[in-house]
Amino acid sequence: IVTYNTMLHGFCKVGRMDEALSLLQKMAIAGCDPDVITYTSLVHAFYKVGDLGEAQRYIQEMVSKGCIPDIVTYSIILDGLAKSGKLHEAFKFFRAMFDRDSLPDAVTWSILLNGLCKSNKVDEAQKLFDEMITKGFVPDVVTYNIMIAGLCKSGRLMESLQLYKRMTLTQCHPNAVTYNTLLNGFCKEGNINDALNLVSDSSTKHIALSLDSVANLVDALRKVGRVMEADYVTTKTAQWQDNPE
RNA sequence: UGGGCCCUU
Repeated sequence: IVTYNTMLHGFCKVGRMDEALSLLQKMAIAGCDPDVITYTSLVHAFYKVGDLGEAQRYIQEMVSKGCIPDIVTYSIILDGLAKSGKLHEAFKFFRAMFDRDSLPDAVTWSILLNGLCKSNKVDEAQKLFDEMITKGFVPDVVTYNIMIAGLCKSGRLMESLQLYKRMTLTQCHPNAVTYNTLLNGFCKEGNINDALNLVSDSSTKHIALSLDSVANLVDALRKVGRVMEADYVTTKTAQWQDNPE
């Protein structure tokens, strides 16, 4: 079953759903019953290619065969709902999880927070984030990244910086996505000095920034005539790429 | 062996 699931996931990952489904047939012929992971992979892949109908179909097939969806399955369903504009439905589903067997985990919370942030509902996202903490769930780096991105997107740069600082005080360390998010947000708003501070933070922590984000910042610097700093950042980041330590 | 974040416009 592990071998089949690994292969199936391989097909799903590259969107070759026809081949994934024929593998599902082969499993049946071989007498190998699909399990929760098989179905969850399929559902995820169908959501990703935008085929909500097929996703729904395999959720039903899973349940009808007595295969119990778990927290991963639920999270994928929630993400599918949130990303297809059905936030309200996603929340109903989410709230129902508390009354059922499976509690959400950090990923589940993050999916909903992301849905709110992407719909420009950062205030609601902040409330949900507070609720998450009040209820004793622990945000991870992705949860923080989502909130930081939401705050940046609505131009609330100082609040995003505060959250960044808050996360550095916890056991949750910023990663490359954290810095890319902040850098892009700050450059977009023209706050180049804070962006530069973040670059030096990231180098202190030995975190390699994405080339896109660096190019973005260098562009912003050149546009306001700070050519020497632009060159300096270019040189420095090139060095970190070659010799990260 | 399966789930969430930046960039992928």
